[in-house]
Amino acid sequence: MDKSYNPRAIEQRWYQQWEERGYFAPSGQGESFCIMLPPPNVTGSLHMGHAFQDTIMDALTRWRRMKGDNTLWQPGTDHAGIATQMVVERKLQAEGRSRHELGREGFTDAVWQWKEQSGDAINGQMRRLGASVDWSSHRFTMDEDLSHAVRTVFVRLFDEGLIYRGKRLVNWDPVLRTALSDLEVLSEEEKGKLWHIRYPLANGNGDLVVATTRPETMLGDTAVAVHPEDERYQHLIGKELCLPLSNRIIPVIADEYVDREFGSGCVKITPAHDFNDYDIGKRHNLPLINILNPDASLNENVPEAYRGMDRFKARARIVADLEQLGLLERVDDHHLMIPRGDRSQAIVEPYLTDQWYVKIAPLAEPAIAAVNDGRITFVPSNWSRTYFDWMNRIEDWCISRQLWWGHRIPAWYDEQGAIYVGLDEQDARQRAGLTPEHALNQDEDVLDTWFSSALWPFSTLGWPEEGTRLQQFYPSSVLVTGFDIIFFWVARMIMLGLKFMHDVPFRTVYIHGLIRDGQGQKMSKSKGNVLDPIDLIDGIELEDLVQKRTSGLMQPHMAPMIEKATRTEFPAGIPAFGTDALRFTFAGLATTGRDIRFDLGRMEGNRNFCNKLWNAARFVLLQTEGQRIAAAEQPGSVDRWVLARMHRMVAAVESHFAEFRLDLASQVLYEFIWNEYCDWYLEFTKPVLQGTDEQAKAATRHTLLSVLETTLRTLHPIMPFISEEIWQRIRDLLGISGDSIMLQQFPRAQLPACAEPECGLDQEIDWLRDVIQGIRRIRAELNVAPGKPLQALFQSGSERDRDLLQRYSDIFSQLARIESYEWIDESRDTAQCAVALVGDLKVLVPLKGLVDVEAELVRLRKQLDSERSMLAKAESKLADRRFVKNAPDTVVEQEKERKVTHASNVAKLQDQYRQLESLRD
RNA sequence: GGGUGCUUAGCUCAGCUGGAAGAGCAUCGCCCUUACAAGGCGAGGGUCGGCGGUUCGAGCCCGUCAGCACCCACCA
Repeated sequence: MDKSYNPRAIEQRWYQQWEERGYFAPSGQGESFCIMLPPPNVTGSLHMGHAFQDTIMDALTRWRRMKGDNTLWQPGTDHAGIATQMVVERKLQAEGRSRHELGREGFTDAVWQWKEQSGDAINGQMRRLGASVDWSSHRFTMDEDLSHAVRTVFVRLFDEGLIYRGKRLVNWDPVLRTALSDLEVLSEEEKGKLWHIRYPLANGNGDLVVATTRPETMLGDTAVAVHPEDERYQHLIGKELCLPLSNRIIPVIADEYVDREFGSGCVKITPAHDFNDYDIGKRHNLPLINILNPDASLNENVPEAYRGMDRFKARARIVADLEQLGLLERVDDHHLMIPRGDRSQAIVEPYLTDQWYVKIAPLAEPAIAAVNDGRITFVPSNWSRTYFDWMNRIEDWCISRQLWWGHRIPAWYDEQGAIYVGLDEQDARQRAGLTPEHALNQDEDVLDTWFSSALWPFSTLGWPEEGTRLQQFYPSSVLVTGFDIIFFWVARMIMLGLKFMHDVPFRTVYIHGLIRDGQGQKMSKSKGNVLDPIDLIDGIELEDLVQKRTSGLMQPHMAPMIEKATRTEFPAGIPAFGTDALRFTFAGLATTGRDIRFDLGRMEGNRNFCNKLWNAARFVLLQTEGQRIAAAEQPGSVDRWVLARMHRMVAAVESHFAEFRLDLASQVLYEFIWNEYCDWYLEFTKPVLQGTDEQAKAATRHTLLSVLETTLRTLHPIMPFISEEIWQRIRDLLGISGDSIMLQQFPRAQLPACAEPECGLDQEIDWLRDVIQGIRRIRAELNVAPGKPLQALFQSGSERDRDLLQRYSDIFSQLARIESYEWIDESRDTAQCAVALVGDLKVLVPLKGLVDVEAELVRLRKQLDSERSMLAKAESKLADRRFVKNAPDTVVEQEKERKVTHASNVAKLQDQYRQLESLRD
């Protein structure tokens, strides 16, 4: 074995073998366990968030697979309508072409090509991460069978009246020229102005002042509203105004919606370009005047002077014109929420169009109930509240998009505009009994990407066909995802899963935090702070990293800043850490529900951990290779001790896994492997293995191996590669048959009942460690070289101390570097010694000629202070009658023991101090 | 305007049903001791955001304030 762990040499080899041998596919036996991979968008490559998520899913999947479950981790990718169309359009643009040039078919062909390439990259990344997905069942949301599921759902919902086409205001992205759902619009506060405009009364008797943040929409005004109880305007309700610039006559209406306190208390009403005004317009039967073209330029419904102008150009012009007419009362600075499309960043306009909608209320109700009655649980549970909040206010879902890339809506129109819905044109005709001569044209639009995503838990399993996969793996077990798509995806899967499968799509929704950079910033390409998980695995030179982060930017002027920040943060680039270290780091960071600052320091610590484990394995192999290894009839006490510790660790890991606490599971593993197995047990074995007791040696060798082997299996779900590599090397020694650790059984903890002798073992070993550490501390604090052999004296111990010392004499001597020791009489002068206390036992090191008296006095003084303060604490507690009366007996008892111990320690230390002090001068 | 989460060692974070504050990294000593210098052995470092309350006892429960982060929302 190499002297240090080299992940590069082994990872890909094992993955390839696992995949080739079909280990990832469901075994067909045992209880079903299924995780649906949230299909990544085919737009690009996996980022840290994906890698984090994949680690969690893979750990859970491997764990359940090893427990004997029939395990399916369903992989796939999402066509990501808008996002992908944009990426490909941008690519075309760079080549000086446009999608219109290619035409619809040509363009979608181009997107398919892109999808192949990008999808491959994503799958390659997942392999590098060790993801044990069942590749044979990989799906893409636009595969034919999934598309069929989409059409089937559409038709059925349409037939039930749950999908309808309607003309109403939608969020319109004028750059992409498509409708968006409410979720795809993000509002942010921006600086703007509040224009106060005078609207003259039609009868010439004065005017009304309206305040608006959008003066250009006044061209579409069809009323001005005031509050019905506003005394200032009572007399004007029902009167008419002359709308400036357009010179139309519009009424003054009264509506409760108006806030008297805001602005002038008069609101211009533009039903076709504002969601509130739309509602008011409906209440008052106002006409709708659409003044925008699809690109948000003004259309033929406005005065000629403004036609064809973009809305914001028109705004400037209108404001200027109003000013000239003396109708601009004043302009205030004003902060307002600006809605933007989440992909294009374009300012979204409320726009009157025909779109397809899903009627949500009938679907939402059972979906709320499913979480309410516990058929679905959120982990952590507080996310269910977020879910309820949204579900209770949810509105109909606009599902049509004016794009080319996606599932084309399975609806056809005839020349009269009648709608025919069907799985395909033939089906639509058949359902309506149309003759072949009846001309039909298919709807040009495609469906919202999330429509197909919502079906993912059953469409990937073969629905609408009934089949064993569907039966076995629906509902899936756990959904692992980020909070950012609870609304987009989780809620919709629940609604449609319940609707079409009559059962929830998953039992548990595990919500994880967001991976941020070291400064707590969200990672994004535009900020130039993204890390490619593969770069953490393989490492990357600084120059390459800079190059990667600064190329292909939407805002190239950011490049120098990004470069500088990158050079500061990673002056030496990023070293190769390997997949297991990355996964272990993710697991350790997977605490419930909070965002995660990615810390390279932790990454490094975990790489070191891999190396530690690697070297422990080297040691074990060195001791066992070529030996006959058999289970010992009489394992020694340190063997039994480490086995007990190991079982405790296994039990803890198991329960942490069950509660999705991978952070705690990884911590328990880390501590056992490093702090128990390596730091103590391996050291304990050395004197035995160097000794002559063949039986003890055999027992030790076996324990070394079997503890390592069991630990590797416990570790495997989180660190699949190193565990496999080492396991393969020790498998034969233990006579284990089996081709891979990933097919072995996950360890089952055997916890000793407390009546068994193992319970006393812990105390014995604690004693042993205390004695060794006492001497080590004396060495370190008094600057005695670690390797220098010392003599030790023992004084005033109990029978048990004598017994233990005798039994662990070899270990003690070697680990504490003691060449000889003896028991001395109580009355013996120990002035020339440094002391360590272990219970009643005084461990003494003669320091004549080794160190100066003053240094030891300082050391004693420090110990005394600490012992005294602890004694005082215990005494004061026990002196408090209320404490003794109210606290549970065990707590009071504990306090009494502490008092005794510390009192005894103080006495001993004082005595030692006095003796030593007498040596002064 | 509603809602959620966070505030613990210099940094990144654990801390289970309230019973003497933990890890990794960083820092300071001493060591190349034949598994590992990506290491070993030791050490230092915290009035657990502020205030108030409940309790024999609070990092943990309650109230309140402050700061940070995020989500949702139609005040023109």
